[in-house]
Amino acid sequence: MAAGSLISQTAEYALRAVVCLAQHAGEACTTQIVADETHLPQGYLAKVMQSLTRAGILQSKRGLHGGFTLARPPSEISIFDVIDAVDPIRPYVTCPLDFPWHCETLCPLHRSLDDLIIGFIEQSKRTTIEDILPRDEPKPPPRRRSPRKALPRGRRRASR
Amino acid sequence: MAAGSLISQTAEYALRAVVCLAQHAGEACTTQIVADETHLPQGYLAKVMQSLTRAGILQSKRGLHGGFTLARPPSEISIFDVIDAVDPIRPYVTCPLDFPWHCETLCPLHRSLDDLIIGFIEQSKRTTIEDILPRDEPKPPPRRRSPRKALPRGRRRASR
DNA sequence: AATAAACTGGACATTGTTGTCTTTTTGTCG
DNA sequence: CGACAAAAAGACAACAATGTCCAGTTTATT
Repeated sequence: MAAGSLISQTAEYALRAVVCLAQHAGEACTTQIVADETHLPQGYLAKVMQSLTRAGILQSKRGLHGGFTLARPPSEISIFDVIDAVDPIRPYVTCPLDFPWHCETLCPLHRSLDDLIIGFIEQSKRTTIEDILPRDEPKPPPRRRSPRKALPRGRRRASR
Repeated sequence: MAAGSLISQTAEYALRAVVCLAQHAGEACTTQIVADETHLPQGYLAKVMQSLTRAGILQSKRGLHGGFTLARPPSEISIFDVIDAVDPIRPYVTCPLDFPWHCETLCPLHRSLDDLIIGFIEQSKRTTIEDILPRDEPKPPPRRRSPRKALPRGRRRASR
């Protein structure tokens, strides 16, 4: 009933974190650093990174000078891997209608939804973290005063 | 962090309801009837149908012999229309990172996510309600005793 | 060994989604 | 007109997602 964007907030956070770590290739980053660079709530991010670690996408090292690193090179981590780690997306295997006679073959509705989901999954498996690394380092650009239509910033919340 | 399936429960309900109404071509159905046939909670379904009505997908008629009908033929209602009515999916127009310098051009991450979303939207626009009408009417089939592996019915809720 | 830095895990708060219920409004029929 | 059937609207409950906080554990350094 509210605005959505297919993937959960948590999955978005996970992706930002992984991209951030990829940019620091090799060196361990603390949640604090990642939180600062990605503008994410530090506490919650810690949990997300824990999930990513348990899923084998990150490696964690405790203690002084510890932190997180990618467990594999960015080219071997897909967007799907990251989303799936924190917010698993599953095709319909059975029709969620509890008609038992729908269980063997999906009804057309859920077959179509399944196709949508599978399409999403396939495409997200094709894109790797390497593909989405920013070219230019993320530093505040020289403040150039270009004429710009002020984009409405407020959360559009149409009352309908 | 829990199991998801791209579209919200509410959107799923909306689709089931619209399909149900399409099967009753023309005749007004009460929420009670739709709830019974789709196995959805009657009270909540009423709200979902209200949303669909406000979005112009359904027409409602109050009073005795009232109910809901499709506002357009099934071939002119896409899956996207229905999902969008209850749970709007929007591409990223600005980078959700609050770095102002990300606002003009999306960063690669959000450009990729945007592509995923757009792919989903496009495909869901291509599929209409007519496409997903069940061929055979949804009646309990003659109870034939086919050997069948009892599918686990319980809600998988992995504790991780 | 002591200390400080970092992840881990759990309790809790807040908010959004899903679901229920009751009252009000609108329309039909006798 | 009166009775009734239905949607509309709103209050509220239950539960899951999101976010905060703190105590516990591990590790490098001194």
